[in-house]
Amino acid sequence: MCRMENPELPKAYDFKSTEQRLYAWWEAQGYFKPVNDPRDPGFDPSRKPFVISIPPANVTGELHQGHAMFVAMEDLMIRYHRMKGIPTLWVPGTDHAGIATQLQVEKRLAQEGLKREDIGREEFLRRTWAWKEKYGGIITRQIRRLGASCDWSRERFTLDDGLSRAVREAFVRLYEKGLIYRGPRIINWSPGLKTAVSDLEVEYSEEPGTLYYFKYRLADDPDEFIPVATTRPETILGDTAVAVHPGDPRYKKFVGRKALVPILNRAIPVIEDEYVDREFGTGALKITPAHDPNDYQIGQRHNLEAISVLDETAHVNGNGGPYKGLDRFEARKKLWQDMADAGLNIKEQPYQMNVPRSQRGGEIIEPMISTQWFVRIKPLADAALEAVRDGRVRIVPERFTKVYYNWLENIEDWCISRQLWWGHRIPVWYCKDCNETIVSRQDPERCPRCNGQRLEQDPDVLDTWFSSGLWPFSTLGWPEETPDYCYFYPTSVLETGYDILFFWVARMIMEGLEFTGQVPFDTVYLHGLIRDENGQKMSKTKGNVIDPLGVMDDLGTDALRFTLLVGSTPGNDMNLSLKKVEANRNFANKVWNAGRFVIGAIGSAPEKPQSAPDWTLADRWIAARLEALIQDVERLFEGYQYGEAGRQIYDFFWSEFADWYIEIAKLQLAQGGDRAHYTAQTLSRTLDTCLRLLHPFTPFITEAVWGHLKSSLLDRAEIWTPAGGWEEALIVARWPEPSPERQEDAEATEHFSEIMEIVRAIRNLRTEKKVTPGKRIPATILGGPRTEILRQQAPTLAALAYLDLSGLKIMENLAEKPEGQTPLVVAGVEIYLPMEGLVDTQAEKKRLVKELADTEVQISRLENLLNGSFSQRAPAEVVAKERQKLETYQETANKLHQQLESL
RNA sequence: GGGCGGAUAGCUCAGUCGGUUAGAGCGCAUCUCUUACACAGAUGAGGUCGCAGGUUCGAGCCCUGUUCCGCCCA
Repeated sequence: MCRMENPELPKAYDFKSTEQRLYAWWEAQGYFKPVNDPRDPGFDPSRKPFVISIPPANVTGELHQGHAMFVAMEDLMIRYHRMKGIPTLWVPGTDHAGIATQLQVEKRLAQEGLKREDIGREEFLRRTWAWKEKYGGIITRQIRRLGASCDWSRERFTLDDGLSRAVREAFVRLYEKGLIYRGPRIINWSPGLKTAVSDLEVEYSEEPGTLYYFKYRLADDPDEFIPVATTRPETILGDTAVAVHPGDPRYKKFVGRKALVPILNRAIPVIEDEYVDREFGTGALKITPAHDPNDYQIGQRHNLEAISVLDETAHVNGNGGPYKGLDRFEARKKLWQDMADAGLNIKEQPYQMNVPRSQRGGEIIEPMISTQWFVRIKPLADAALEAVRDGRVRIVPERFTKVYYNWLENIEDWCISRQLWWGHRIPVWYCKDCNETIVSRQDPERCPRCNGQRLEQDPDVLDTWFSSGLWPFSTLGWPEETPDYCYFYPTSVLETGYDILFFWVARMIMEGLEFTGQVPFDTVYLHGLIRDENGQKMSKTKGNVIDPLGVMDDLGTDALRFTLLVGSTPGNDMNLSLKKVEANRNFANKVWNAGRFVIGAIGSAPEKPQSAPDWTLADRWIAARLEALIQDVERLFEGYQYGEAGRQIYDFFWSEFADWYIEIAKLQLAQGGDRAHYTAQTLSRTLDTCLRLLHPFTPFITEAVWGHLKSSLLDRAEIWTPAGGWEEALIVARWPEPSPERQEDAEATEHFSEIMEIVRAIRNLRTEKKVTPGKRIPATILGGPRTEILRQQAPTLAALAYLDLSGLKIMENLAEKPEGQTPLVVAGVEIYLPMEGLVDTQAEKKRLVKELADTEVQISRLENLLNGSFSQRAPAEVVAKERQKLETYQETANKLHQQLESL
């Protein structure tokens, strides 16, 4: 046989030398740009594009597995659609991540002993932009390393001029429609960051605390009191009522009277409200409208005063009397002590409380009354609900629609102002002369009412998510009706983690409908979170972070991507371990080596055939299996079952193509002539198709191998060229389509399965009898009705089962069974193998008896099945299949009987 | 309190028209340096599919109940 080695291709796949080179090449060739670009001449607006907006990463952030996951997923979808010839656009970009970025810069300042107030807003922003310039490229470079085929020429950043314009437009429109208002309201306040945060940015954690019981004395009778329990005594300073349940006989007599706030001795009313839980604590509730959201509601109902007792750093303010200046926790301690001294305390009891903590940094959030900007969200939410209900937006997996409904149905107005400096400044100015509020798309120079020039802009910036919500259309040029916006909007799929369904996805749908009148995408695909191999959340403090960059360095990008894609199911969390990535690195190596083999085979086979193809059983089998694979993958992709599709390709490639077909191909190639020619063709066609199917999963290795395959075939005869010719690169190569004209070759599949069974049975017996693979042994096979096929497959059988071909006798039957040989029955075929030394008749008998027993179990099982109502009720196809099985078992049983007799 | 997800081999997980002997990777055992690949090949051991009922000719999959773990919302 000719040389199979290909000196240019190393034995192991070297991803390091490949990935960067290929990525640079793809990008330079412009493959990431859409075909049918509205910016190009000859643009056809009637072609429907496939578009994804990338979830914008924090501009100064660093890559984590969440990024790796969404990039892998979205790149898969993008590459798939691109290969289908659809105009495909993936818009990349980053967001300014207000709080996170500002914190980084403040941390830097702190090292110089400075606070942001020390250097002023302008200087602070200058430094933050400098920070962004310095670190802003890191995350996008890392996203490139993952192989992301997004159109970098369309990259956007939320603070770009265009996107800033979009934010202003959105704000002003909402304001003009009366959907934005400013006012004092209870909000979540972050004392450390000194800003308001939205409801979503607060997490509640169960923590051990104390329930403090104390006396609320009545103003008109110092001997009477209402027992009250609270977890936060310091808020007593801001109490403006004591509430009891209307139906509670214990406290009926107090209602309508006044109680005295401990220490401060302020007289407050005792009120009735259904909200009070009679079972909780003492059944009487202190009401602090300024520092508790539920109390705030009650306060609204009863027209109670809201007294703020904490300032923006959560220290007691002037309303706290003697406690002024104390931190909230010090105040708690001191007040409780003073109350004890005054004889007001009843008891303390350990209590599991729900502590609101900042999603960022974890400090305890303080509910406070503060003047902020809000979006009146109900109308937007209703529209967003409707869009999913009527199917204009589909959420995958479907179960998340319920979560989506539930959130939007119970939504509260959205606090959008932040007391930060880094972000989109609220486009509102106040006239210092006449107090006019000016809301404007352009910076105003004069007050439109009094013509005064003393204007001051609102100091606050907008929640980063306010701008992210505009992302799918602001990145395409909105509010301008740009060619990109007109063609690519609405986008197709929004792919992201389910953890930001509310933060981002719902808000995009709301804002998209409000501003563009259209849903921003028709499908939402949600992936799960990546955890460590024990299902723990990855975190730096736990030290269980698997850094994607390290993984790519060690095992390759393809291995990481394939692991994330194939190891996860939609919407479910996935546990990542390096073991899995390693296994997939091995798969990449398998692909590489199979490629090397195929390319070598092509080189050794005759370029042109002498006559029409005469396909072998193996050729027909692999072609049938490949066709089935193409169809399965298509079906799975359509159902967003990317993981399952990947597994199927993996299994086909490794367990069928590499383990069986390639092994047989070696024999067929050795025959030379047309056989070798057509075998090489089947090899190259199968490899080519697999590489195409695999490319969205593992873009680098497939592009690399495909490139080698192509160059080995390019200067060959026409017959080697795939239908439609060679594309420039795999990334833009045609996606394999199912071919309906291809007959389902059930016969080949069935016959080949029998061959596999026979081979396995012989190998099994050999291993059992400790016959090493190096030792060729003769065999006698009695094929019955399968004799003809078995004769054709004799060389295959011999090679795969390590038989001595010259000693392999295949006949229909034999009156005299071979003496002293080990008998074997599989798929109704009898096999006799001469084993080393003397045959242990007793042992053989035992083995045969056991096999016969197993077979008879199956026979009676199937007989029972077929005699029951199964054969009437089940579909004929299914019944036929079982009947066929029964026949084979019966054949096997007969043969086993004969063998037992002859022993 | 409401909702959702998970529970399948020692470990991590697939199994999306219900089809009758439940799969993979890793790990384990035995063997093999057979020129595509030791990042490999061959063979094997290993599972009452959380539990209890039900529907069905047939249930890991559908229905009801239940236990444990996790998440989201309040």
